[in-house]
Amino acid sequence: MNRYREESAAIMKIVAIPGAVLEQVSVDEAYLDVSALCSEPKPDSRLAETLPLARDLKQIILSERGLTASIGIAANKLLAKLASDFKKPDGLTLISEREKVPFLRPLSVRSIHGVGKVTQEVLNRAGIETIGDLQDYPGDLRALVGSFGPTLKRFGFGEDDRPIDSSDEIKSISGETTFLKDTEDRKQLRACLREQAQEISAKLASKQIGALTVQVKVRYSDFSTLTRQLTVEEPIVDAAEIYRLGCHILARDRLVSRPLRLIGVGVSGFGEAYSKQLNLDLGRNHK
DNA sequence: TCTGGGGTCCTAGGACCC
DNA sequence: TCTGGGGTCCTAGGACCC
Repeated sequence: MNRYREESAAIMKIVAIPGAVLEQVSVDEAYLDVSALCSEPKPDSRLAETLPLARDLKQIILSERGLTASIGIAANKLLAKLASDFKKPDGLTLISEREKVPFLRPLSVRSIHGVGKVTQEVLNRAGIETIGDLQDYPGDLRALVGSFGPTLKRFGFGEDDRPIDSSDEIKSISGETTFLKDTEDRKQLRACLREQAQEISAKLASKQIGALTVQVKVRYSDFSTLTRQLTVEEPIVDAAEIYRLGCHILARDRLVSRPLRLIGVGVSGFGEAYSKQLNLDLGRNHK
């Protein structure tokens, strides 16, 4: 897995061209906003203008890392993602503004970002199977998918105003373990929790942040899953403290009442305000 | 598919305060 | 003592993504 991360970092370095804004979505996916590098005035001309750059990136990734890459070019994230998925693993697809609506029509609603299994079923039941059906749907989508309705409608026409988010701010850190065999052995569970707490603590320390909330997750033999959390006043960084609160939550809510399939612990509630204080604490500890 | 791991966002209820 | 209404925080669950 580390090997994977190193490769990812190397490729992101290639993709992070000056003047462009990069949003890394996962180890193997990123959005690149190159609009600042374009000079053509018309939208579709601007998209076409980026084709040589996309070809260069694919070529460099192949020659320097020995890997193929799929690239999608479009006016927004929704379409760029669909374009890159269109031909894998070595594709280069451009969806122009002029062609986006017909391009979308035959695709399944499932291919839209934010439409998973559940939402797809809801839409299917209303007779909406393709994005074309979605475009033609006369009713109010809010009745089907709640507040996602208006956004879904706009997605259906290839409109998406989600910004590129280049910040690397994180909201939560967690770890979890699924056992080969369900267990309620306290010693094994504690050992597991302790290890997870250590990994989380290391990440917190490396980012110089502290967490105000600790969350424990358990899953039982029947796959039912529970989460319980606790918020404290002082930011936490120490593995021992994460572990202690994790154990406290387990006991408080009697979560180990039957064998566990999975146990996990996570932290959230980070803030700028805590980092300064933490720096002081860390400085003192290191003396 | 008998179901891994690490995330984000949304919703809804309840506590609490004014 | 009962009662409103709004705002915020905490909590839990679920849908979704990669």
